[in-house]
Amino acid sequence: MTTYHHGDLRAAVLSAAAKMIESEGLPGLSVREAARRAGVSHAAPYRHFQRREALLAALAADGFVELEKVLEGKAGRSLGEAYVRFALERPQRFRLMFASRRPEARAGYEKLKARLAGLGSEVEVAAAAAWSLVHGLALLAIDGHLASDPDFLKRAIGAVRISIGAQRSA
Amino acid sequence: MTTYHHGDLRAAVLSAAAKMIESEGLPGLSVREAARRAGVSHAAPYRHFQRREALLAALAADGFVELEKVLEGKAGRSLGEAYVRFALERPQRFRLMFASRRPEARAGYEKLKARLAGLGSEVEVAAAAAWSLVHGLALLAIDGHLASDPDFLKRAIGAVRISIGAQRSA
DNA sequence: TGTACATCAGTGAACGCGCGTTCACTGATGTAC
DNA sequence: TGTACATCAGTGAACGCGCGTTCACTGATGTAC
Repeated sequence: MTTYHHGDLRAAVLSAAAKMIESEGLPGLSVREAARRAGVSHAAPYRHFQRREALLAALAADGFVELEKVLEGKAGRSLGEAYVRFALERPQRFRLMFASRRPEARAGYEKLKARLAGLGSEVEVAAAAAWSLVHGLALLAIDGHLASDPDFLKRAIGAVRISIGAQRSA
Repeated sequence: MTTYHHGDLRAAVLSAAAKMIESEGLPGLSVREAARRAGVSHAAPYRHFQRREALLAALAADGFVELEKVLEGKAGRSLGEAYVRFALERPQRFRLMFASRRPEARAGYEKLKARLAGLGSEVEVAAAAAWSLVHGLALLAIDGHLASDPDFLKRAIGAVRISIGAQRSA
């Protein structure tokens, strides 16, 4: 019986899982290996997560919380840059966040969506375009199809204007 | 011994695999099940693909060929729209194409990259922005974070102007 | 046209593997008196 | 402060599973003469 203070094993498993998903990808993330890395038996995580999926959902939910922190107080292009930077720092987690359909991650996701409306304008189409730009930039850079140095990404974001009819916004 | 004409089993396995990846995702695509669906024994595909990875690479390579066909003769915004449409029609394959690092898919990928330069302008940064826009749009729509009706996507693409300094391009 | 033979696509048994999940258990910790 | 007991986090054996891959084989097809 390894000793963990209250709630610590949950955190240790999550942290191990976060590392695993980055180094091995989603299919390489197993409950058993996460337990091993947290130094407990393979069944111990089931005390904290009903099933593998629940672990993934927790990982996604945490991701949204972290992203929220990163975006806090930012707007417009600098928000966009922070978004891309976040994705590049934890690419697999970023992917998981948007693939997960579980309710645990829902709240964080909705919060993000609301915040991103401010990226473009109050008009839905413009917001979608702005989000798409930074999301696509993030994923192409993650996969190595684009340069991922901050300056290049900044210039790419800076090159874009989003317009609604004749108006222009961020 | 099921009867297939020369080269047909290869095609049948690929086609089964293509369906599986869309319905079950990448981890749900197994050589054994693809063989089953093609109506042959689980070991038969190994006549045509050295290993599972080789099957995936072939799937990606085929994807680039199909994408090339779809984009042929198009440019600017209508090329962007076709790109997004392609992704929405075979989302998992689309993902696989950009995740694969195998040489088999390399040629198709390079061709795509060259073609996409024409989406923005000859300036690298503008091309990256344009590609990111359509790529992000595709993935957000795939995952259901954005509306995916053609009109909405068209308007989102249409709302964007990409500028280099004072100039403007597609 | 007929026979002998090589080729090679597909078979099915077998291997070893790691996984998710369950379950009866142990032993540490905290509470009640 | 000391004892009795409940709680519950973590253990380790066990389950069944599907997988990737190998291998000796079979049997159909095509070529050479």
